[in-house]
Amino acid sequence: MNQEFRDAVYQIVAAIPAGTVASYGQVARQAGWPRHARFVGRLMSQLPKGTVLPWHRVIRGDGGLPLAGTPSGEVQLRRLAEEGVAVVGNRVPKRCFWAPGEDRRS
DNA sequence: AACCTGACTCCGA
DNA sequence: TTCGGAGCCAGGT
Repeated sequence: MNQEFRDAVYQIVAAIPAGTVASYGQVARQAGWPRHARFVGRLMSQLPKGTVLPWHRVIRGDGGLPLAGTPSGEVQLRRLAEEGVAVVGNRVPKRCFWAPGEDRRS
């Protein structure tokens, strides 16, 4: 992968305000790579455990937690709740989604 | 080079 | 609203 993409994703993720979340596709698009949602996911999976990035704010497009059922998922859930994100049944209301001036579907 | 896999997304039933 | 299948891009085997 290009360093630019990695850096871009880092920037985007780091720019997600506390109390809000963003989907992989959202991050990918903001990074300038519209169809690279999976790539973002892969990047997240490759993040060092000591990363400073708020990766817990990055979730699926439908608000579901991809790591639900895993230790990391528990941590993610805990951190989100800690930041004020309402997680219901491993699901986050779309209202909590980060909106950098974009809109999904009509 | 071909095939498989994935922290995804969208469309249709 | 929930479930299932196809589409997508890149990397790994």
